[in-house]
Amino acid sequence: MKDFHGTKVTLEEVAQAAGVSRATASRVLTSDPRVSLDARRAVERAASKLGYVPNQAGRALATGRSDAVALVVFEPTTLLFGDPFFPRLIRGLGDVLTSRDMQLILLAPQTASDADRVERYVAAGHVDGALLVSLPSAHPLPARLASRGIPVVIGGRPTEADRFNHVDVDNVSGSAHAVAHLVAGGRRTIATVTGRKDVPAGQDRLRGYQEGLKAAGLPPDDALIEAGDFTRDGGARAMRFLLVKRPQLDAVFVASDLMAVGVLEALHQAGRRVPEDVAVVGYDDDPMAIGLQPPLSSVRQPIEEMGREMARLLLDAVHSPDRPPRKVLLTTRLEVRFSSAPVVAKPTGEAV
Amino acid sequence: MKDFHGTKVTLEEVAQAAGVSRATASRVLTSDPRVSLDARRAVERAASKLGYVPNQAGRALATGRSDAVALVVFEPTTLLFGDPFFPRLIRGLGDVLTSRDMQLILLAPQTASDADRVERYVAAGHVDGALLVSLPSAHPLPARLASRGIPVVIGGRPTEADRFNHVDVDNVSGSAHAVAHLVAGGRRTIATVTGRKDVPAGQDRLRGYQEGLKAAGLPPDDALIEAGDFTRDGGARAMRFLLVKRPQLDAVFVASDLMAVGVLEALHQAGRRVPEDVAVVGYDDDPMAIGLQPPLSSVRQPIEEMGREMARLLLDAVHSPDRPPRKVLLTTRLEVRFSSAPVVAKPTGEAV
DNA sequence: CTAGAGTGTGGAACCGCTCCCAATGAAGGA
DNA sequence: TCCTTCATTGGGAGCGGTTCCACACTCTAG
Repeated sequence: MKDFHGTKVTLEEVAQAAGVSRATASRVLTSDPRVSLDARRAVERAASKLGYVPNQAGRALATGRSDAVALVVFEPTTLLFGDPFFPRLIRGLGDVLTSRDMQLILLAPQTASDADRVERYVAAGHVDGALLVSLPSAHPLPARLASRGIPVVIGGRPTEADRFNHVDVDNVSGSAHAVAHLVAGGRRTIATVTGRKDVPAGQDRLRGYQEGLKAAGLPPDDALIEAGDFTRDGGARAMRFLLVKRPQLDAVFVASDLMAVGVLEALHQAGRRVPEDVAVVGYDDDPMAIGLQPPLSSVRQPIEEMGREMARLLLDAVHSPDRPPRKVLLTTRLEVRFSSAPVVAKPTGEAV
Repeated sequence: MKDFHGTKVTLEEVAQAAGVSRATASRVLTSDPRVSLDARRAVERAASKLGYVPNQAGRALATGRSDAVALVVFEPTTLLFGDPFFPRLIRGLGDVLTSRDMQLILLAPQTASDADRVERYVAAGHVDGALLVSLPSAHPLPARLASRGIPVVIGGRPTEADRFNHVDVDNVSGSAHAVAHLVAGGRRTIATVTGRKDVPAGQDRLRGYQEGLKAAGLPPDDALIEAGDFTRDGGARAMRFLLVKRPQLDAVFVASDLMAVGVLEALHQAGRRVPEDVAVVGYDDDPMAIGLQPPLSSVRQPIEEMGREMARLLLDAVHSPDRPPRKVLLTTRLEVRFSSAPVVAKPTGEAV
């Protein structure tokens, strides 16, 4: 229908076509109220007829803003695309960002030089601020960005918790609750497959597990702790180790649902029934958790809410740069399903 | 160590610190050879001391380029992050793009208004060109972008194949080969779980299946065709339908590995042994195909290569906009594993 | 010794947009 | 009727780079 014949049309041309000055045309397009109805209509008509789209570079140069924020994910690409955490997070971010007409730009630095590139990218003004997730402990990036005056919000618990805006899920209490639930179901030898130890969420979930045991008066046992890496295969591998080290275990708390899939497979292969022999609780409440065999109990994190909160915090920081850093802590909820059903007293009377 | 005290440093300041003009400083930073060694060194020192990063908006405005390209994925976010296709594609794109210092920007329009937003985003000069994948048939976006003179490369087969640069995998012959392989293994009642019918890849794989049957002289049977949607659950559902409609089937060609996972589950639940009772061939050769029970035969697409080729085509188009559209067709390879092992003549002599 | 050909360099003109500021004219009040 | 006030407008100065162009200078060759 319309053909813009490949030429970039500028504000000047729109103004000319509408018979007004460039300044007035600009006002119309930035929704400045001080424009007469006539002028407004003329400009709008001209703009749509010419297929005008404001040039980003020009606008950014004049305003000093880019109307975009970066989501910087420190994960190998394969994990990024495997982990259901990210679509949920992005949905939450999107809720807030699109309502303010802001673009989300995804950056996934894989190497140290990539991380430098991210710093330059952000410092070059491509974006107005950065959202950082899966940040390894003590990574220099947040401080670097902050020293350049770039607003930053961290998802998860940063190393220096008070220096930066951050939104975290209460991983410790979420995990402790999961353990308490297993204890309440009659389990006594509770193992855990942890996440990566270099990620705060992994550390916190382990701590919650330990606190849960302690609260229940159960003895700690390092052989019941096996490190996973947030992958399905890693979960299966960890479970196999646990079964070798502590064959008598009767429950496992797994630090992510993806790993829990591997755990269930490993248990199945080892001939253990879930939940009769071993109860399993996962973490994340991935949609697939319901579809697993048996349906997986899981700690539900408010990830969409986390995204929304991160976006809000960042937009606030962009808007008023001198506000001191804020911290938001979100609570989890345990979704109880069949994989952690309580032990039943056996008919034969062989009590536990 | 270094603290840039939150102020943006400009080229002017670098030039001043180095005792040269802005022009000379700019030459150094754009690797223009016509600069004396002294000046070059002075500018480089000043730049690194001040932590200078060129402002993107200023540069883009002056050069008319942004040194970034968009990857536009027409998929629901959940699929985008579930499908292992994308990390591989992105790796391939990255190979070429990072070597030319170009940024990749991921856009995943979910709605029609998102698609309009993508058009504006690209037209605003955020990027120098666009890579389009999973494009629904007859989507107006490529033509819209082309009419604005924006270089475009399509991954997969576009509706009007000759108007646009595109890189495609030969889905038809790949699928036909898979069927030929099943026939060679002694299978005679070969069903298929298709992909989404509105995606060219889905259409082509179905066509390849049909051609494969025809080439083998097997009769077509619509009841052996069941639509999936490229998800695991969709695959399981489709398989269940097929088992009801044609219980005697002895092979299934599945248009993606993710669906094949569901297919294997459904077969297992129905008590069919793979490959003894039913042979299965998937598509994509997802890394997990090897780990499945049994290891899954699969048509391997050269996805990384597709990404590289797409990036090359786009960069060429950015560089020389008047070149006529080109087409690249990549070939597949069948990875034969245990899930499609041939039927063996039974010891009892009950020949086929 | 001088014209001609290179080198490096700085001044200044853009790139497209926003926004300050001054100017205009109409409306309202004294 | 004249002066303020207010709404609307256009001129023009940037924003931070790149690059054209002219200039100064050095170095050869005639």
